[in-house]
Amino acid sequence: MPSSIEYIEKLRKSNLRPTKQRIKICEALFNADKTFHFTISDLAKMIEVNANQKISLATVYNTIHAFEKKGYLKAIAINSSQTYFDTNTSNHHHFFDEKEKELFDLENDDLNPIKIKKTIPGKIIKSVEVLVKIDTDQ
Amino acid sequence: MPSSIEYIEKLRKSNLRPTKQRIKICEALFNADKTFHFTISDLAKMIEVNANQKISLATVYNTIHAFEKKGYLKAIAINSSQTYFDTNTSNHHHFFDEKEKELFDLENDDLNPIKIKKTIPGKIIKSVEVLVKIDTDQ
DNA sequence: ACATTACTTTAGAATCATTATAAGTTATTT
DNA sequence: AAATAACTTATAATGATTCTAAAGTAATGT
Repeated sequence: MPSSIEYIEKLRKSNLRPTKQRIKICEALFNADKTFHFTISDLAKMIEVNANQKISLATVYNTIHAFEKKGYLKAIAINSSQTYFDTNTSNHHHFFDEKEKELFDLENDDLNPIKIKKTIPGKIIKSVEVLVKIDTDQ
Repeated sequence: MPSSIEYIEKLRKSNLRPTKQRIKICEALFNADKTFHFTISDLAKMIEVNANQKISLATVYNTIHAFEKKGYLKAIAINSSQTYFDTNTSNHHHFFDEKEKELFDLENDDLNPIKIKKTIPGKIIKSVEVLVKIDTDQ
């Protein structure tokens, strides 16, 4: 579990000033022993419960977007009213349970490698995301 | 190009009353010679321009959701402020140009078949969607 | 054909996630 | 220790979507 000093360094290296709020958000995101999925409101609640300090929603949004831009988080493409983020930035895919609104990782071993044969002139591929929607078996 | 009589039959078979509005929406969606992608506001504008009649936004939403439920349309999972729909309901995937907010079909021949090896107890796979995000080459 | 019922449409209000604003605060630079 | 630039904040604004409830229309039974 990284210490707050490491987060301060990480933020400085990224040209993000190490504020109390950003350090708290780093702790909430990166101290967990497993990576996880979250929405902005999930995260805001987590922080409000675990820390004394309340962080403004606007700051949570700003910070999460800054972290996403730096590649410390990934947004997951789902048709949902809220945006989901993932602290697992490795190349992997997802199951989404639409009933429970829950996400599960699909490791790269869990499906065959995807090869895109089609190209679009003047365009390069930035990412390939697979979303497997699941439902209760009956 | 199907006639409005065929749409009336199709709607009746689906337990949807064939109203003027629904028939107009069918025409807008299914008379095109190629399948296409659209947002609700795209579609509302299309109809307002091509037909004399203006259809209330609420009706467009209701109808599109009804058609999606019946399987006549597919929603596409993208992280975007608007939901995208596709009149191509066959099994296929998408390119998404985030700069232009444009979608392109990726036919099944354009990538190797996807095999999901992992299972989740008590759950079955409803759909597998691949989204390839692209950007301008430089 | 007419009445009854059930379903649809509609405009406008409500909701909710997200983004913008602009005033006050804090970190960094000089 | 100023001065500057970046950051946080509460609140307002935005915009897609959903809700509401009244008026309209299609289907059904007589």
